[in-house]
Amino acid sequence: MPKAPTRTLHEMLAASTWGRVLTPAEFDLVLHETRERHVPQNGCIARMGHPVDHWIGIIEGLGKMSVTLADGKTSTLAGVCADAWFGEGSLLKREPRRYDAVALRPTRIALVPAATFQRLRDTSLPFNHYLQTLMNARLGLFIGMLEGGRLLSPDARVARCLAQLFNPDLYPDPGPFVDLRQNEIGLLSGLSRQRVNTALHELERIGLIRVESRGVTVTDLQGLRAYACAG
DNA sequence: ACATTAAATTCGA
DNA sequence: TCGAATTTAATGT
Repeated sequence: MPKAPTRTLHEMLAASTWGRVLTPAEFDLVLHETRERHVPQNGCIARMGHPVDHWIGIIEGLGKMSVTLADGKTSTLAGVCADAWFGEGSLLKREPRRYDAVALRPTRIALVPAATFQRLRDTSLPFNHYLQTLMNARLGLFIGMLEGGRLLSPDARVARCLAQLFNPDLYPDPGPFVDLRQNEIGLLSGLSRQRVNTALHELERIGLIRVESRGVTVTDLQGLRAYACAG
């Protein structure tokens, strides 16, 4: 049963922002040291409290970062879609992982060993520049979340969730089409699927996006960002 | 929660 | 390998 051509680990690394800045020798070494793993839907990509021994990238699929409180309630911190990398914070601090990462659909992940990550930091200046950019972008993301906080309207939270996906430092060269189901947007923004549906149509009505089957196309990114802040 | 529609899968030729 | 039939998933209300 031959199925659609799936993206190889090699292709994913070669297209990544940081893979492109390595020398060929560095790249080959990293490629051989990096493992690939498949995670089923709702499977665990990484668990809070466990030792961090990889830097993780999404080859294809979708994940989310979330925290679970003692009483069992969870809060989603951020979505992680294809081409996104995460875990560098805990890796740098050599501390247990501070959040869960869960696959929202069947997902393939790339695992860069901590030792490889460390060697890149020790030997590659371009890699360090990339890391600074990445971490700065993440900081900006979380500051933005604090600004908006829980005060935003559901419509604005959906707008923010979509706009976040267009940060070129976190997600390299995205097209305007967002490959997320309405229920997945709900999982990322903490809203019901029904409410997301309503919000998407409101955003479409004011001309920021087009609602399509299996996703949305962003037609006015600036407007979407503005809406996400104004609420 | 339910009805409608679109997509994916199965199966027979 | 094709397409009709069936099942599954996404959407809109």
